[in-house]
This record gives sequence, structure tokens and C-alpha cells, in this order.
Amino acid sequence: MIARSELKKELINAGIRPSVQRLAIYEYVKTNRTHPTADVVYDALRDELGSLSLTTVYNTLKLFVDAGLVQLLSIDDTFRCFDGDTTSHAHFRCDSCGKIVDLKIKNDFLAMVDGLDGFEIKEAQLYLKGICPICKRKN
Amino acid sequence: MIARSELKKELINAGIRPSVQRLAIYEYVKTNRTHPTADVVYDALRDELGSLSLTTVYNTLKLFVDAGLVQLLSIDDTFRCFDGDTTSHAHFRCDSCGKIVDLKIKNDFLAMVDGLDGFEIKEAQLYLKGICPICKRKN
DNA sequence: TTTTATATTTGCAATGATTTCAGAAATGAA
DNA sequence: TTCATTTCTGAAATCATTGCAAATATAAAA
Repeated sequence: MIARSELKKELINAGIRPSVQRLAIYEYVKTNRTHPTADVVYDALRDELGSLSLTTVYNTLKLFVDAGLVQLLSIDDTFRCFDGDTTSHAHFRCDSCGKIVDLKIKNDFLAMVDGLDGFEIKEAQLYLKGICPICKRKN
Repeated sequence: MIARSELKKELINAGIRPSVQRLAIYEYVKTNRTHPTADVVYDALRDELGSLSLTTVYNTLKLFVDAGLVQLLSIDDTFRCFDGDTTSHAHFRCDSCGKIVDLKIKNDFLAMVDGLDGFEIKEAQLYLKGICPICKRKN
């Protein structure tokens, strides 16, 4: 759990004015490490905030991603997820329950790849898919 | 370049009846390693085949992916690409020109990740994004 | 405090890739 | 050929995301 005042500072340092909506969305993404979609964030916050627009959630999350405060995950074809943890790690998505799990990696992503001379790499994502331990036990 | 008769056999072995449309789509994806979208395949083949439906291209590519003959790439948020090469390799997508490039990997993907006990992994994708050497030179 | 300018939010409409669906065409078996 | 099954077609539907213009909130200036 991170203090609101700390989160506020992070936004300001990134050049983002901490409006009520932005701070609430930022707090949600940094506190809940469940890799939520914009829609999930919207549903979770519309009560807390008097009014909230889904458009605002989309715009704000995009703002955070562009500022490097939040990671965008495209592990699912049909919708985008967001990850408040911007450190380098892999993701697993369970085909059965849909849950997304963080995984530690042994080396930097780029150390795994050959032939990168001349490329400027800005982003790297390792996505694994299959069946998670919990779903596997159920079968 | 692979012979049509060979491609036909591959489809039959996978339990897929090699209709005119399916064979043409399969040949396109196995010959052109440009990671095309369904729409690109459709545009490329609609002349060759007298008539072709975009729906057929979507359905057929999905059929190939489910049969393990073709890889589905979700490296771009807004559309899906297909890769006739099903061997394990990474992909780079240039933010400037949009081109997708194949990259060799040093180890198996799973050797890079910790804490996979109990997980059943069916698929692994490493996506890199940034600026490709050609676009870098242009700037 | 009031005025003014600017930044942010809102909600609805539009977009566009993908899927659904029902009928038409092709194929294989009898 | 006839019948049954599979495949293809094209138009309509879906749904996550974005565009846009009006409404609201915030900060600066007076």
C-alpha cells in the first residue's frame, strides 16, 4: 500500500496534474496488481468517484503509459490490460480462468535475443499462455 | 518456395480438407513471411481466386492456428498478424514503419523464466518494439 | 473575490477489426 | 442422379477503443 501523497508526487514528477480522477485511477493501478482492463478500473471507481467516464479512464491510462508510469499488456487479443508494475518481468495468461500472473525472468529480455545490432528497442514483452496451477488441479 | 502438393499433404495430415481457398491461403502464409493480417491475405488472393470472402480468410486462418500450422501474433494492439513459421522465435515490430521482423533466440523461452512449477505452457511469445535499423538511418 | 484562459472530464457517436449467421455453392457418398 | 455434409459467401452484428464537442474544474491575472 502506497500513500496517496506519494502517488501524487509521482504524477507531478511525470508532469501530470493530479486531478481527482487521475489520482484515483493511478492509485487503483498501483495498488491492485491484477492487470485490470480500462473497463474493470471504470467499474471499480465509478462509485468511489461521484461520476466517471469510461473515456476518462481510457485517456488517463494512455497518459500513464505514455509517461512510463504504467505498462500496457497486449497478452489478450480482445482487450488491453494495464500493469502498475513497470519493472521488467514476464506475464502468464491462463486460457481457462483468464487470470494474468507475473513471472520473474532470469536475464534481461534483450540478452535472450540474437541479431539486434542497429535496432533501437523501446519495449519488450514476454507472454506465456496455458493452464495455471489452480485450474490444472480442478481438472 | 514449397511445392503445392507438399502443402496439400500438410493440410490433409492436419485433418483439414484442402479446398481451393484453404490451399491458396496456406500457400500464401507459408511462402510470404511478411506476417500478414487477414486483410492483407484477402487483398492478395481475391484476384487469383475468382471470388473470396474476407470471412473465409478469417475462418481459415483461425483453423490453421488451432491446428498448429500457423502462429497468431498479437504484437500489434489493433490487428492480428499471422506467421507461417511455427518454430520458436521472437518478433520485433517497428514503431515507425510497422514492419515485423523475425529474431532468433538464444535459449528456449521457458528457460528464461522462473517459477513455472505447476503451470502448463502451451504458447510463448517474445515481442520487441522500437525503431528498426532502416528507419533509424532515415532520421 | 471576480474574470479570463486553459486543462480536464463527460457522454454520445463513430470507427474498425473480427465474428455471427443464414443462405448458396461445392463436395463426397450412395 | 440424389442426398447429406462441408465449405464459402456477404451482409449484419459485436464490441473494445477513439473522436469530438459541450460542460466542468482549475489556475492565473486583475
